[in-house]
Amino acid sequence: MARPASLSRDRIVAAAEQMLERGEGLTARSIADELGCDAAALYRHVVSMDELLRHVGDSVLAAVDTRERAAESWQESVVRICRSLRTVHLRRPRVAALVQTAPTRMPNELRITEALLREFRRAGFADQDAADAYHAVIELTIGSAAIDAGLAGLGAADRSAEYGRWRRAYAALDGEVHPHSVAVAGRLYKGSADRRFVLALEALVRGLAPVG
Amino acid sequence: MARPASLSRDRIVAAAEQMLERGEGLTARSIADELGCDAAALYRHVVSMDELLRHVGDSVLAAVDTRERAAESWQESVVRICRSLRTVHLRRPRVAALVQTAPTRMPNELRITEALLREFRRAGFADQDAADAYHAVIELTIGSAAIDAGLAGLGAADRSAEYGRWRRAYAALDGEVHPHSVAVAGRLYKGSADRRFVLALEALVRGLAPVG
DNA sequence: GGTCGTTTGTCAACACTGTTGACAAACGAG
DNA sequence: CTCGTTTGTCAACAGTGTTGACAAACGACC
Repeated sequence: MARPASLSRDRIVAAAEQMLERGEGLTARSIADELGCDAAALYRHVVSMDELLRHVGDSVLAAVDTRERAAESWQESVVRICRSLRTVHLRRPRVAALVQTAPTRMPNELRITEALLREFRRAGFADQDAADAYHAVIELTIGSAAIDAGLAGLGAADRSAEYGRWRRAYAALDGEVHPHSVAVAGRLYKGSADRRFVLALEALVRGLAPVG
Repeated sequence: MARPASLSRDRIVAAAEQMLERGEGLTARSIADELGCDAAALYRHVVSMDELLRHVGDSVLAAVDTRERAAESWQESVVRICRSLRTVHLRRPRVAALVQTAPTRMPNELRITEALLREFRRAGFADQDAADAYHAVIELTIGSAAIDAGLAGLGAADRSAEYGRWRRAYAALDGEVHPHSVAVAGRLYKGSADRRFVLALEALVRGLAPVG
């Protein structure tokens, strides 16, 4: 018994997600502009910007495929899921800060947690070991995403140019003070960030083997 | 041949560091208040807030001890250095976002990079493997710090209370949909964040062994 | 010693965040 | 048709970082 709403939380979240996909920054006013309304109108459907971003974040996580694959080993499954998780994380630099902080316990995040725990238990990890393994891979995944998010705005060319700049900076150090850095400089930040992440994750998974 | 400065970049950085130690937030105006001057005055000695925070960050990194220890294995050294790095990272939640993004290549950061590369090469890693191992442990360390930074403001009691809340939330899930999460719920976020980090880092280091 | 010129700090403002209270328009219920 | 609730708008507030105009302070120079 009132004026019908032209906005809704879902519409707001959908608009924000589209903007995220286009690489635009998410602010209360920019989202409102996108929707053709005032920024204050958002607060009729969302309690705060944080809550809105949490919903957007979880919405993005929908793209992570967690279905069981019989053909995969548990190691392969963990790597695949975390790799996918990292990729979608990079699409939301603004949202990442929130999801990093604490578990949102929203549907898609819960689904991913469930899938990772499933793989570890399938591998034969005891309960505490499975929980610790889960934390370990999540921390690495979040860390890799956080570091890479700094270059999120750049294209592939600019990105590798930036890596090259860093490499040269290390190579130009004083060899007396930083001999190892100079020696290895040419190998730092080599290849894609995804490649480095997969190498790290594979090493971690190797070290996590349930039999000890 | 001009008016002598009562401020300097070092004085500003030192003041900011003290505020960080006291757990206060770092903003241009709060730092200026601490120094008894106007916020705009800072910009006579610092090009931007980001640059200032980078200096503060590196200043905090001075606490990380990277001296070689003959009695330690390379694994122990890597764990010790990264653990220390993570600890100081947690003292600067505001600064962390910057240091995560890209290597600042400031003195203390370079010193830590050199020490980690030294350990990997001492262990017999080939150059590319040492570089990749370095990236791996850094990503995990940053990730753990980023996640933990969300609770940086809380004391030990509040922190474990928060962990308990999360555990109970997982335990209360629908067992049909999230059987593994429910089963392991009591083991999630168990113990200190430092304990979980050390477990993860040890597993990673185990998986990184140079002989493959 | 007085003037000049450079440097330094202050003041006020700008653009940009998230957020809220007052108000009016729009609509369903009676 | 009126009443009342809901919804969106407007203007504002308290915060960010940052900048341009100004005046005060001091060293250099004649």
